[in-house]
Amino acid sequence: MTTATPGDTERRLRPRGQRTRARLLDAGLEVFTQKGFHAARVDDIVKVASTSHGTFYLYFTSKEGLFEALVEEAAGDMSVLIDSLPTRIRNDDLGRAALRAWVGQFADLYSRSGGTLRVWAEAELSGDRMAGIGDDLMGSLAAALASRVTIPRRTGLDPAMATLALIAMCERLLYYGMTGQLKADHDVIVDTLADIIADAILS
Amino acid sequence: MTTATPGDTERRLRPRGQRTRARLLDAGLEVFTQKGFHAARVDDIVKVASTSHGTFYLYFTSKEGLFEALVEEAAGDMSVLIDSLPTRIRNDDLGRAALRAWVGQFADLYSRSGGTLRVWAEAELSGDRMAGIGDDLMGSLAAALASRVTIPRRTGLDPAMATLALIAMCERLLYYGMTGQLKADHDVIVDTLADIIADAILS
Amino acid sequence: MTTATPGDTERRLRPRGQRTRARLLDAGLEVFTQKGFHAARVDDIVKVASTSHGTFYLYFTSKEGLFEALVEEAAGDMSVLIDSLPTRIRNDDLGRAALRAWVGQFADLYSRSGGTLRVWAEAELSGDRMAGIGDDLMGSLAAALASRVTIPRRTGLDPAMATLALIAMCERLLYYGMTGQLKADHDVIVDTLADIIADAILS
Amino acid sequence: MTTATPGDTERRLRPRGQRTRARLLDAGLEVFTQKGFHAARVDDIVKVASTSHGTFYLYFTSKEGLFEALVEEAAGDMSVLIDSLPTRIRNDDLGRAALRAWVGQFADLYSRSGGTLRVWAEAELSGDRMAGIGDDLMGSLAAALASRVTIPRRTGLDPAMATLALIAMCERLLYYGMTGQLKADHDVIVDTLADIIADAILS
DNA sequence: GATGAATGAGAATTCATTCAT
DNA sequence: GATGAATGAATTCTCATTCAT
Repeated sequence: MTTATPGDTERRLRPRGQRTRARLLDAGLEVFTQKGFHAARVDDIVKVASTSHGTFYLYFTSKEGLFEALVEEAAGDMSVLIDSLPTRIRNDDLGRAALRAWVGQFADLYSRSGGTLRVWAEAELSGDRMAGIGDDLMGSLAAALASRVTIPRRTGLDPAMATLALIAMCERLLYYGMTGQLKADHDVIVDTLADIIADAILS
Repeated sequence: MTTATPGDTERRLRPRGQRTRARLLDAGLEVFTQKGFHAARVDDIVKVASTSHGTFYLYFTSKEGLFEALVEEAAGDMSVLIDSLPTRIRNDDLGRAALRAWVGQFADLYSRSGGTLRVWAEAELSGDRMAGIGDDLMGSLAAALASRVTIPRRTGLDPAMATLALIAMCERLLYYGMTGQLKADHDVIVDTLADIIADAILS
Repeated sequence: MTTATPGDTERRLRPRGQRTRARLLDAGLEVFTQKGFHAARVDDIVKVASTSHGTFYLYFTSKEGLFEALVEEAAGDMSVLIDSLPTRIRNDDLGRAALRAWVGQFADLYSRSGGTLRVWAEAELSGDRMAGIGDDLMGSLAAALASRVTIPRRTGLDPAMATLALIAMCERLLYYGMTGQLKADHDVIVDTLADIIADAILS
Repeated sequence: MTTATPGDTERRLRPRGQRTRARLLDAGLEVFTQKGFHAARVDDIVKVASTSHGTFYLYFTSKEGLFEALVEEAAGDMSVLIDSLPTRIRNDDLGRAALRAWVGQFADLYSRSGGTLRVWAEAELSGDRMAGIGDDLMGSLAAALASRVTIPRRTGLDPAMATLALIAMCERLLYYGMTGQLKADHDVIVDTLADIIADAILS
């Protein structure tokens, strides 16, 4: 997302400015992820980016402004994820491998953007609701997944809800992995998730 | 802190005091759930409880103090949930029914305590006395569940991780239901969750 | 000072009420002496007197009201001290003995009222200035003393100032003794003070 | 305390910052001296320094923090005073002149730091890091003085106590002079004090 | 481009005093 | 007479944002 970001400064930046802006974005991601939106202090971000308050407001209009830029990045990642879903996932070795690969990609993107998404969910609670930027990312993901598979008739499950549940599961387990609450090998996590999903929705 | 701990569980309270304290707890739950810990204002809580700032500090040492009391309640709910797990869940109609009932109970308790747990996860009140109260509630739940079932050998899944994934799924989907992001019948949600779980871990 | 105290409740008190009021006065003296006027909490006083907030305001109109009652007691003590000064202190064994006895009495009264006087001086700083109740107690003491002795012509000392200096000395040293900053036998302190005074002002 | 200690002696300050900090110190001295620690409002200090609340906390962590800085200054003054005592004070014209000069210096330093010392004594900020900074300044002064003179055998006075009494006298009389309770020429006050001291401890 | 300094609205907390039982 | 509960004005402190250099 290097395109001109609304809400921030539009001006063309020279290389030095580019670097400063990037440092602030990285710092923001780090601090927001660690503390959440409200507890994060501009002071913390600025310190991590080793720059000054004044400089911060040279690149972003507000704390929220910086956060929005991060959310856009994350939303971009998520739409990449939707686009990369195989059009049709069959219940055979190939389908399962594709599913597994996709969950792997989910994990990769999540390690970059997951923190932002989480913080964003929290901030939303407070009513700040960043105008629909990516309002129901997990929902969209679930819907996309649902459209690619044939869900077994078993119990007359609602396909939309089942996929939402599974996406929710992925999100949350990856989150545990990211925060260190779940100490486990990345591949094992991905395997487990892919296996449960396959078992649940591939007929 | 010169005054004798006005604290939480201190002092025998008269009926009137009891009621006020309860009103504050309810109000706290409501406001924290809606706004998160940092965005919640003591002012909001006090308004919802229709009492005054001064009164608030008569019953709780601080905003954090009230929150701690809520966390303790929630942790209690969760341990009830662990205790109510059937000792052995078989892959037959009875086992599935028991599992379904238990997920139902999860949903019920979650509708009461889920908000607190979520806020607590967000709040990064780390290190303080609160850490540890119920540090890894979901983890304990997952471990308990894992010990009650025989997980199929299929993919050589790590049982602990699989159950954690499934518990995470429950938590998150119930959360969507609670906040209204997922508009669906309570029973359908519970059915879906129980079904996925059964499918994944009952051999 | 058991006479009806202005600022407080005038009513005739039954024995039980008398006792409660006395307990509050004692508690007030203790807490004010220890913490000073502003840092003293009504809560502390009430706790020491083992009674309740409500009761406090049954006997005194305000925190300041209780303090005023204490100041009146102390002012009474000081005027006793003035009255007990020998009319004429000669530079002979008798005069010195009388002076020594008087300093002893100063010390005794100070152990009772000194704390109040000190707190009163502090509170005065803050502009609360309890309308001239005993505005310049030490000054009056000094003036009285000056009028009883013949100060040696030595250096052309200002008698008023010299006696004020000596009274100030007494007050401060007794204070050190009272707070425990000066650990010494009561009699030794009194001896030292009497000796320095005699030496300075008895011609 | 999430922000990196804005603290006192931290950060190299630019000239402008230096000036602001100095203004706050001056204002603090003024307000504390006038009202005492507890009655002094940060608001008052800030107003006198003609700056804002926010700025105050840029230079000091708290009201107490500013006060500590003042106490350190005052303690410094007092140790200067100890160091400047003549090594040996004889009972001759030279000795008396030296003593008189020293009392004069006492008076000068007291006019700067006396208020702080007094407030500090009042404040009962006991136990905290401040205790000890200059815990017994007057005591040290007295001990130093005692070691420089030969006290007459007269009454078998305890030299340490006698000098403490005299230092206490100085402190208190200078205080009266400072607050205007004693309206008198500075030199006369110093003369009187020096004379009483000489008379009491020079054999 | 960058930065240290300044600001002030807003938040948490305290505590003297009043009220209802 | 006594007391627990309630109150809200006053106070300290925080922090996103703006300003001057």
